[in-house]
Amino acid sequence: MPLFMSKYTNKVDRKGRVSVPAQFRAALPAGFQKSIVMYQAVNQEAIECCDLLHIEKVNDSLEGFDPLSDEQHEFSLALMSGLVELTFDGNGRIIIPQELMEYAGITEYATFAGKGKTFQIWEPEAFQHELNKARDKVKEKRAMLRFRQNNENGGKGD
Amino acid sequence: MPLFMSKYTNKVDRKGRVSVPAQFRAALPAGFQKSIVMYQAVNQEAIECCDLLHIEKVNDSLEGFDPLSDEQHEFSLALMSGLVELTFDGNGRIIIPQELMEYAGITEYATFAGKGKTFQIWEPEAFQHELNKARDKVKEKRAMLRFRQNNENGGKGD
DNA sequence: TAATATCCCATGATATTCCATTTATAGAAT
DNA sequence: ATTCTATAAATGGAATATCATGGGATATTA
Repeated sequence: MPLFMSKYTNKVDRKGRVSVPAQFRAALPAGFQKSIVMYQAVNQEAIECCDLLHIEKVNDSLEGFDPLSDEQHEFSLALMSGLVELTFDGNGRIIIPQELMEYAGITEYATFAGKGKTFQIWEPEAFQHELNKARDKVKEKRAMLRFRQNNENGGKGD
Repeated sequence: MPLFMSKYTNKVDRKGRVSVPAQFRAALPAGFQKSIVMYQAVNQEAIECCDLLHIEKVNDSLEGFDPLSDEQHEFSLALMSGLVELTFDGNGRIIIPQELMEYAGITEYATFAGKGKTFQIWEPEAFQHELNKARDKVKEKRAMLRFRQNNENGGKGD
């Protein structure tokens, strides 16, 4: 299972093109390496990205609810209508739509940050701030994570 | 399960390459011997290293959180974006990213120190200092342990 | 026919691969 | 123990490949 990890900061050229880090392209599932899907991150001024397979799975799980409640209809509409699929050019670059660029405040450089099954694109300084914030919170709650891990592995006695 | 133990100091050549000790490479789990994953150690000026399998487990446990919660997003971003996966060249060497080299203060030589399930990479002198500190703490604790044992047996006069 | 997007190729920087040499390690023989 | 020998590991450098980036040319479309 390939994961998106690390962070890379790439230049947005004057035509609006950015290279998606080769590592991230390589981490896309087989058969889904031609494009990525992106949308506005919730509660963060960043662009959330994943592969098309991931979206298909999310959609399947939404349709699993039968019948769909009004809420679920609204939710899936809001989610799916906000998605953009971008295919790479021959050199692994994409052109991020203006709306998303503005949402994330990206101009000259874009920071690609791994999140496991997804990754995000940030304006570099904004990312640094977010990272500091997030790290503080992680330090606070690290104990909780350790507790869960120990429970999964260690508690398996019987 | 093989463990990372002992310590080795290797040279960083002018291209930034360092050999990962053969013993450490051999201790990587089967199927995960092509690379290691590293990140800034918390509360220490050192690089923390483990195998990719270890990371996949951590990521799985992260996904255990509510996928829509702010917490889950912050955790994954903070942890995963800070990771770097490095694959070995034909001779078992890696190139440590500049940012991590600077964080640990490594220039000419790097000390690999086993920690059991993980290992660390230090600037040699910094490691020596850390080791002295750690040994002092062990002494303290051992004294405390002896004290307890004596207290438990003590009344019985063996 | 502007304006925009796509394709193609060039380039410098960096990373990877490959091979040669040196150094360290382990075991056998003295 | 000490020396010798065979093997493995670490180190160095040159050749090669990959990647991010830039720009021109071609296609699309409004």
